[in-house]
Amino acid sequence: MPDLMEQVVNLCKRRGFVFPSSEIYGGFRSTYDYGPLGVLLKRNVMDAWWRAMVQERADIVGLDAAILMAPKVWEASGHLATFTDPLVDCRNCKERWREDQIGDTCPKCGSKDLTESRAFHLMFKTHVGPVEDDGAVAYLRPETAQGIFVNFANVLQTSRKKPPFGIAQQGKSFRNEITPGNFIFRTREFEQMEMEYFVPPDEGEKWFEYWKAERLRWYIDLGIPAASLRLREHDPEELSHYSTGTADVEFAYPWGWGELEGVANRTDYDLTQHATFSGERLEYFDQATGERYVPHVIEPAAGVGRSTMAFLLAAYDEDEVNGEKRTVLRLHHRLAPYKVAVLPLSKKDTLLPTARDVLSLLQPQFMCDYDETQAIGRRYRRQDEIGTPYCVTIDFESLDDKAVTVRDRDTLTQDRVPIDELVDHLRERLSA
RNA sequence: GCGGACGUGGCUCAGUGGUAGAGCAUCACCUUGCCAAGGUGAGGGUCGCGGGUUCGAAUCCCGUCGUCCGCUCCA
Repeated sequence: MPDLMEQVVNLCKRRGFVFPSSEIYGGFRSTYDYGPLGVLLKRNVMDAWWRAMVQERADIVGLDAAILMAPKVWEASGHLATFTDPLVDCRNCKERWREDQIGDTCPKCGSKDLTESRAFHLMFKTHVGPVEDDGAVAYLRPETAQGIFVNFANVLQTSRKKPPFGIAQQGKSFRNEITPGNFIFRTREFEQMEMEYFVPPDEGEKWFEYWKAERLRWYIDLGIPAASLRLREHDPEELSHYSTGTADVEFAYPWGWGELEGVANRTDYDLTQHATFSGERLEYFDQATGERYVPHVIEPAAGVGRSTMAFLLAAYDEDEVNGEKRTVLRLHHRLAPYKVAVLPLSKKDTLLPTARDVLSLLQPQFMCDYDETQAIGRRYRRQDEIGTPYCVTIDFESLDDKAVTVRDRDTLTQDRVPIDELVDHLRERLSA
């Protein structure tokens, strides 16, 4: 197969999955827009995550916090310090310091073997209100997680959950990445799916192991081959400022292994910081044992764009049917933008009313496409290319036998199905 | 951020100083009627953007934006 990345990027543009942003103005670096098919795919990815995280579990609840937050949040979280200052790393003890505070000597070990100072401005800064003074500075959140931590007490009280329990959230985050690139893999505006799982302090390791396995399995369940996935533990020196242990779920992208999501042991760092900075008590009181504690946190944090791209790359396939090349997106049924395409065999007037009736029958149940142009084989190809699992064809016999042909994207089999059994038939096959 | 390459219709590309082409794609009609690329016709580009040189620029020069590759960096 020629360059897979090129093929997929090309397909994204050609069929309306992903467009470069602001394209008529020459584009804007690191930003992409999701087209008619892309928005369906992306939502399906997010819905599948929400389903696994929230719907199918009793121990996790959802949240949708604001992107703009009190600036104090970022002081407490440590992002302001580590994301915006001139930093130097000590090559000897691996500690990171603000250059303007320490001069040329590492306070911890006394070494002068420091890296060059680098200015980090990874948070987007903006101003709230019409006057641009320091008092009105705000930041676009660089992760959705802090919205969860600051709502810990609210959710604990209103949901009546007790550890171990989790809060899940999806939404946009913003980072002034030094080097964005690889299509939608690393962008400055990106969508996250994060869940903070609050556990008793002595159960951190146990749940860390649990979530690593759980998250890896999620990608496999949605059709990514296990051989294209791996878990990679971070080395101590590459850990984030909040983490004592992190493992990445990585995917074999065409350019090499790349992170899909990180599972991090954030310990009690965030809740403790917010408790200190806000003066609020962010603890859990266990009635059974009479113990009061600050829960530890295990965080699986996934990127929507990069996982959407991984699903596309893993699904892309080319094969031959009767000597002709066929491009197929073998997307998991749950992820496919359209579940069903309704195709009258002929555009001859007699078939169209029935075809539209069938479409109306299916639309409330499934995301459907409809196409009455050109040869039927050509229309199958078009649906294959965007991953539609089933094509429903209305032919001249349909008028007599009140049945249609259901064509399967992967097996290429065709089944005759009575129209009044069609919804159940498709529902069953799509959930299989 | 540094070095290199590139930027012509939706896609792939040709055109290298004289006022834009092809194939595929799209749309209409015909044909076909269960696995695409038969027929006829149509729409679509001030050649990324801005400036300069020139009688004249897609073609030369400068700037800028964007893309790709390498280095660096990075959830």
